[in-house]
Amino acid sequence: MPTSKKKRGSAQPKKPTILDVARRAGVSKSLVSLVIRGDARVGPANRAAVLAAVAELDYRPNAMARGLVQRRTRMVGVMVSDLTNPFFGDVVSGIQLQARELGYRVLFSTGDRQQELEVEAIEGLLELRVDGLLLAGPRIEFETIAGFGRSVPLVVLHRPTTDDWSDSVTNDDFAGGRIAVEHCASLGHTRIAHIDGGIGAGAEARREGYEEAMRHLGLEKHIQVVRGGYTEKPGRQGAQELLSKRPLPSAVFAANDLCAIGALNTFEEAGLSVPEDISLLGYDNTSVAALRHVSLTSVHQQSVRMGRMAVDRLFERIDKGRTEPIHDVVSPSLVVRDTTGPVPSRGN
Amino acid sequence: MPTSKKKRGSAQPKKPTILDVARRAGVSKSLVSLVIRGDARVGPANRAAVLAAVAELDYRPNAMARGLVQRRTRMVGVMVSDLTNPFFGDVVSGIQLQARELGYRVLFSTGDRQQELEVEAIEGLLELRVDGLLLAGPRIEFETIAGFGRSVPLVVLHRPTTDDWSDSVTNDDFAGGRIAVEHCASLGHTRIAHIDGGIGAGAEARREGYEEAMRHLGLEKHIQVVRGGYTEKPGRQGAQELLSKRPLPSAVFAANDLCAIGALNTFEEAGLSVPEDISLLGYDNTSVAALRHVSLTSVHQQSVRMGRMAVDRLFERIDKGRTEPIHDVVSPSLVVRDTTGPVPSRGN
DNA sequence: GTGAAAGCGCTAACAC
DNA sequence: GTGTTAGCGCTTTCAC
Repeated sequence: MPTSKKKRGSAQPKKPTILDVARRAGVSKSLVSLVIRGDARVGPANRAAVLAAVAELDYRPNAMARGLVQRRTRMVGVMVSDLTNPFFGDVVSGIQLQARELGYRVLFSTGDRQQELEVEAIEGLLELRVDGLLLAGPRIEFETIAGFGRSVPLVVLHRPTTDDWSDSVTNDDFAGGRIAVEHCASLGHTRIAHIDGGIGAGAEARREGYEEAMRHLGLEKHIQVVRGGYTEKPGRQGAQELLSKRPLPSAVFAANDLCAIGALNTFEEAGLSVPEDISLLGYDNTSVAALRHVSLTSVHQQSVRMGRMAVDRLFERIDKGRTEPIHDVVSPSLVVRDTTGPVPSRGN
Repeated sequence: MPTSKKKRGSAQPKKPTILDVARRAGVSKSLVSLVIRGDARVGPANRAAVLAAVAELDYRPNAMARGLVQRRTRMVGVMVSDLTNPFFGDVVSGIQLQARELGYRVLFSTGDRQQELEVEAIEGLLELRVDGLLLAGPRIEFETIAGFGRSVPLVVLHRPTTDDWSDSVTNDDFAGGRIAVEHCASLGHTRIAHIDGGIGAGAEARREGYEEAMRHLGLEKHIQVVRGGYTEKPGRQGAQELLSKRPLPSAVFAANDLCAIGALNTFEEAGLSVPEDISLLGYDNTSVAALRHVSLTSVHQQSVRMGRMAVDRLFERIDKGRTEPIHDVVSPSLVVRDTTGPVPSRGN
């Protein structure tokens, strides 16, 4: 038989190397290397021969070997906390676009909303020696994040870091919480409740913004926060809890759109009309909020733009050697749709 | 001299190597290597010393160096055609879960629905020498796919391959199209139109299933297919086109849920009630279809399960050396909700 | 312009 | 049990 037995069944079936190409083209290794990297000082004849050999052998450079010697990979690693949340779809698009423009490849990894898996995912990226790391909505401890920042250029999205080792690009969640409350208040609401985002990125700030605004408006005695989360299910649970108490709030600010959707369903199943009986707001202004049938009033974040900004900041660290941390805060805005309305005339 | 100036500013700030750890622990390189890989035949004293040094130096093994020598990476690469479609969120979860169970890391990459970028994304994964490749809903040519299959274990999700080089795990889209039509027919509809999925994965089969079912039911003269796509916008355009012609269909089968949502909005903006004036079906049964306010009748695919299956198949190729292609086809089912109803009594 | 040689960080024989 | 040695596939001086 032509090729004798491969050593182990699990190893890759030997791919062509630069040496194979060199032999086939009748030149030396380094010549091939130069051609592949597009170096100008190679004769056209040699170049053509090399390219032909590359095509014939279906040669593909080994990024590991290259990365090893160059000590850089031109890859940025991105850990996304939740790939099922449409919100991150936009962020990811922004990241992808900008990275491409700057000549970097993007490797995504996800922790499926579990802290332990997030760390694992990040470790994997780091072992691959990505040139920079982006964490989109991480749920892990700040301390752990700072640790990663010490060993690689790091930018955190959606959570404001304060250590000396990372940049952050965040939405002004505090302001967002305030905006939500103020909108309700302007419609006459006073009993404004909040279903929070649990340990989700930015959840704490949204809650604080809510509380601060309530106090500022003299509504401190109406402050009511129930535990929720960034997906539909905790939204339902939070809504359920609100429904179990009297008096009912006349407006509810949910931690994000998915959470709001959960609450919306729960309210309607309980026979409440939105917004006639109860007003509802979400956060993120995702595509589901915009659905005609949902038409959820929501606090908008510029997610695509934030993705691009994060890559820019990372690039500054990687290629320009910046080390002083920068924390960008992007202002949110309100998109009023059909789930918020005036306070119902008669109490409940 | 020990460490003179670093060569280039852009290179990584020198991370500790296995040799640094060895020196610090006062042992040899290979000892460290053994400890890190959890080999049993290392003395407890040495083991402790090594682990201490690892912690102190914040050492992290270099996956590139390891991959280079082992000729395998224990990583599977996944190219997802569209990270913003909630449908893929479920698939990705399944992939992640199963890969973890089998001891593989997952690297995601996306082409943002553009063929050229998809190829780029895949090339990147291949250069990293992933042990196996998963393509979720690729939009690239079959020929190109077969080419990739020749150089790496490959499983394609959502598109039925026929070459000798790849497995595929697909939903029976043909049957799905048929189911959709039969459901409409059982409600009395005859003028059933289809907004297709363009070049999206499985779109062709859904269309053919639709056509075949129509013919089978003797409705061939009512076959009406307009061009759409797998996102909201083409759904709107397709609906618009349908609205511009007479007679109007009484039922519309959209290529997927997002497409259906686009159509839904367009119909309602045109003053049509769904399902009173016109029935509507989607495909994929994503979370948005289940939203109470949308409540879209949709053809269900077992996306999480399909993700797991794909990883299993890939594993068989990588670790068990299977080479004969296997093509799994998973049966879809119908989830009836509130966007389909009886045919309106008077014609339009 | 082109080739030879060294070495990136690691594992895998093989000695001891 | 532990240390030594030889590469994995590539880039990069440095000669020619």
